Amino acid sequence: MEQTPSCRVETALEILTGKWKPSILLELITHDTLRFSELKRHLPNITQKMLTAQLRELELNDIVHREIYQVVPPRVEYSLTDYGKTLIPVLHAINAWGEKHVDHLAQKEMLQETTASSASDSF
Amino acid sequence: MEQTPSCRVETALEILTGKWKPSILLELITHDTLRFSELKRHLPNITQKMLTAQLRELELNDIVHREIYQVVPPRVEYSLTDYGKTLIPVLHAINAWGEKHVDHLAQKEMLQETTASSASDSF
DNA sequence: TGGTATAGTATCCTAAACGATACCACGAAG
DNA sequence: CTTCGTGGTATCGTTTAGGATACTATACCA
Repeated sequence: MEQTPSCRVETALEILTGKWKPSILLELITHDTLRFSELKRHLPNITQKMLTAQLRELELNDIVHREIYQVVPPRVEYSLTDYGKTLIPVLHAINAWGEKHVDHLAQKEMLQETTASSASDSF
Repeated sequence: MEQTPSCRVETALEILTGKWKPSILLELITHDTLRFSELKRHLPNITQKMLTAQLRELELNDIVHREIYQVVPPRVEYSLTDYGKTLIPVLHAINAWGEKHVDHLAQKEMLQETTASSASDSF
């Protein structure tokens, strides 16, 4: 990384950021293939507009595949592309650090409480 | 990751996202310690307000350390905390994927151009 | 004839991120 | 007595992300 600008990090983060993208990716990782309505059911608070928008961005970046069945009512299935699956280890790394971070914050809070209580002890 | 919700990914991404945070982290990784004004010189397009804001957020999350020297004119030095350094391998992973992604996009474009030219050949 | 389900669009609005610019305190140097 | 450099704040405006809501096409089913 030393000789490359940070823009590769930013390139990757552009694909991952977006309020719903990690959740969508997780769903597709664990369920393999999901219809639009199934995704929506798994993500109770997302609006249709956002789900469409985030899926379109992921599709543009070749992360997810969109399979349309010409039936009525419509049936559209989403899944990770092979290329999209190369993101999985990266997501694991990010997730693992996130877990460590939650622990770290908890430790910091404990320290503060200890300090606070010991401070109140001395008063 | 299968049993944990994607929120740990989101937790981690919250710390990394922000228009300037990857660049700031890269500077601190490669230069170890930098004054406020040095950081600003390395990041020509950042405003003072944004640099301050992003550094404060990183400091709150215990990623960077802020050392104030009580002199005039002021001297403030920023560096990664030991904990902040645990982000380095994660950043490397993200960066490596970002590099692959740039290649991937280039290949897709080449394919499209080939398709386009072969299509124009057949006309 | 009218209701239902699916996978969307279209329109409008709010909130948050980001940016431009001006201002400040302080002591040292001239 | 003024100017300079540093590391900031404060204020305002713009731009972008996200959200709420309403609307659509279509075939099937009753």
